[in-house]
Amino acid sequence: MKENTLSAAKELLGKKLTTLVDGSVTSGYITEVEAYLGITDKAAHAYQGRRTKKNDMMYSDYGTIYVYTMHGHHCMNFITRDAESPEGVLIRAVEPLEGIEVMQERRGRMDHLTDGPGKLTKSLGVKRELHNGLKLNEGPVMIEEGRVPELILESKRIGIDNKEEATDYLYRFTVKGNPYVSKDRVKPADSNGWV
DNA sequence: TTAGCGATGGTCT
DNA sequence: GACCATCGCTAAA
Repeated sequence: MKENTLSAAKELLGKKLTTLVDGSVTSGYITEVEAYLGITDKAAHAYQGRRTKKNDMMYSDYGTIYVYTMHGHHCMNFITRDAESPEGVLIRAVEPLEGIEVMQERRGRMDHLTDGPGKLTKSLGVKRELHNGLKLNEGPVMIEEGRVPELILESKRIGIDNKEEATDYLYRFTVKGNPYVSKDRVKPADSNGWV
């Protein structure tokens, strides 16, 4: 299955993401994602076809989970294309739904459980050694229909400051009015931005 | 409310 | 030894 990565990123907003780790189920609705367009995107790990042990999973098939570590945190991506086009979508934030007590235990705090790429992986129990290279819906990580965003905002990607023209690409998508996003929080809507 | 900055650890050169 | 698609505390306004 081929996909346009930017479309795939927007379609992921509102999807219900569920993990089963250590016997505990945790889930949330996706509220923030970023697209990385591989070979032509200077901010992407696979820019110009760059391929290393770390980013090898980007060259895998649609629906593959790519987990990498950064500053001691784990970040989770969903691969959207294939070996010819190493593109993917970074999951940056979710709205907690099930297993909130487990998330609080894993995080060691009561709030800000999933409003950042490193935070949500810790709350959901996602680890590189456990999940890198697995397929969605064929293991402990599942995606299903969830809610529908009332309005999707486009903005610059976070942490991309020195990548020339790629710095200004509007490849970050958030649910307007949802408080569970990593930056640029606006006044929360009554419905958290869902229809 | 925002800006600055140190801790952090695995991968890459 | 350098590089980072981060986090969370602190200080200042």
